[in-house]
Amino acid sequence: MDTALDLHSIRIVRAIAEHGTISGAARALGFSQPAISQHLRRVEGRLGVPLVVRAGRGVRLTEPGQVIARHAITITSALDAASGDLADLVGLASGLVRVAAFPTASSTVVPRFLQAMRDAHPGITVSYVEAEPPEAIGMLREGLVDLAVTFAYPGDRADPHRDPDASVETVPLYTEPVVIALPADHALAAGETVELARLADARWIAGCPLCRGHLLAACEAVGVTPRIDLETDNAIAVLNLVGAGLGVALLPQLALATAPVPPGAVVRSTSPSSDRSIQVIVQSGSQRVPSIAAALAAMRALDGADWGLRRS
Amino acid sequence: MDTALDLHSIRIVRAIAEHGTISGAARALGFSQPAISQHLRRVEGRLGVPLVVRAGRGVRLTEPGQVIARHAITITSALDAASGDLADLVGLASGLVRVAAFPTASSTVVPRFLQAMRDAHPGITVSYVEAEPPEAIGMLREGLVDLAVTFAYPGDRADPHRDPDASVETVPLYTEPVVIALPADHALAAGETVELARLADARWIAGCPLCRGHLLAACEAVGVTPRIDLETDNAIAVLNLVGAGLGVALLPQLALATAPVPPGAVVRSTSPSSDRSIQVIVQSGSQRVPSIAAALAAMRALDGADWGLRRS
DNA sequence: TGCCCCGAATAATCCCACGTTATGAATGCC
DNA sequence: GGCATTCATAACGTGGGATTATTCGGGGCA
Repeated sequence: MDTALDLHSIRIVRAIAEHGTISGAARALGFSQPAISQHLRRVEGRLGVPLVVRAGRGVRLTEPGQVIARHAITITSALDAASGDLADLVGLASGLVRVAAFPTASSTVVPRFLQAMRDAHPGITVSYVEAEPPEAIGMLREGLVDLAVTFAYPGDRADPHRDPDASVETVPLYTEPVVIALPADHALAAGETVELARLADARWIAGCPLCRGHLLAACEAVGVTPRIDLETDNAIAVLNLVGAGLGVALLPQLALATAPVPPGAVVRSTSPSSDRSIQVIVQSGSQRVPSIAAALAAMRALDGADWGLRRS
Repeated sequence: MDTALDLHSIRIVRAIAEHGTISGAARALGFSQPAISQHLRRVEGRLGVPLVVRAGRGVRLTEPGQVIARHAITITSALDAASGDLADLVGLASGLVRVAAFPTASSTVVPRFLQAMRDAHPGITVSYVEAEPPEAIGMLREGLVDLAVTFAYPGDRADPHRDPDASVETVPLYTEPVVIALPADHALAAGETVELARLADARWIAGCPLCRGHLLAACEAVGVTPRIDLETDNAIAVLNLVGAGLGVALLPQLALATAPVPPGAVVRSTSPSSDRSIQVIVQSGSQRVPSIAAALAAMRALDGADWGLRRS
């Protein structure tokens, strides 16, 4: 009784109700006539009730058959609605993509991405939340977002790159240079590049926790222990603090696109140079969801050269 | 896309949405875990879209999966409604049986049948139309009725008995004696039985066409050609005509249950005696429909002894 | 951090449901 | 009474879908 009524049987009964003949139903459904006959017999056997009786040349539905035929319209239309919604999804006519990205991207990469998505796939809605990489990855793992745009410094332990975690996959987007901001009147501001090793005595202004970690690692690599006086994840504040002569700071290139460099500060490249990577992380397997694939493609198609980003 | 979404898949997605795990869904549906996993993979292959992604210990629905799960409630409830109606039908909790019977049965066998059906199966509705045997059989063949209660005289050409017609089946109910009514003052009214051969000069009153045919055949068998003066299919009229001394008539026994024998008439058996058979005819195969089977059983259980009917 | 348990994926295998073609029987039409 | 149409049956092949056994990955807990 449970599995007795399947969709195929319902479609068959419906077709018979419309055509009044098994052969006609078979033609309409694209099957051979014996296929329908046999299937009917099987279903009748499962149900314990005949659905059709021969009536002269053709066939006539019994009362149970008529009952099924009556319900068939409801059932098939409900199913058509489902497969219609599904078709919209695979055809990119609808869908929802939830994106998280780190703060600096909010005012640069993300708006351009949202615009590209709206232009290319108007039916797809994109939701966006701002989150630092660790939080963004956490939300991804919890299924709260579909795409997490993150950055990672080389050697970062929390970098999903090096963790062979099969549950998420990383797609590299850009390589972002890390530059140094220092007061315009600083002794090393004159050159094109600044050697970190020569900043053993500098007062440092640190950014977000990850950036601070990179600062420590970069200094350690050249045998220096930075003295960190100030700490803020606000890039504009960092630049202004530097401009006020309160210290030096490592800044990701993208920060410069969000805030003007104040008159009292200059930006230089470092030696040894360092980059961080910008990437988008997705749940394994979800790339095959059309809307997510479209979003991923849109992100990879973004050009960030005007912000100083290099494709990676 | 057409056959991609079947009921099983929908149930599976629904179960996964509820349990959050494939194993749980498998247990709930009574399958092994690999069965669900593989079925999902097949459906995803057909759809071209993943429905689930692994999420830590369990699994999470993708957006397409959620869409299916949303529609699943509608679809399965529509289907449950259908199988509920079907279950009512097989459980005799509902149903419709359409019956046709010949006029004399309308006031005898049919009321008793209707009462028996109402007592035994209150949920089944029975519709009834009165029709002479040929018309009743015609309605049966056209699918307008499910049961046709008919009578047949021996040798009747239109009797479905002798016609090896596979489209209908005949179930015998009773053997009904045919008696003769004659004026009380008739010369032959004195004896217990009346020899037809001695009625060569009688004025006959004929009944319905079939009865008239039987009259002719019965007389012919004894070498007599009846003179038919009057003709009516109204049994009461026939009896009163006889009572008025206007002629003699062959009458089926059941007619006497519908009309009192007037003082001026008497009823006798005939020699040679003749019977007609009362039977119910159904479309081949429809006996397996529960409501029709129940009606058929109720008819066969009817006792007609008080009307002078013998089981056959 | 390492161990252990639970759930998912894969592999190998089996079988019945369901499709096909070929053919026969019954019915309505000309 | 032939002819066309339709359903039923037979024989057969394929694959969907189930099973068990096993491996892999991830989370929870000491």
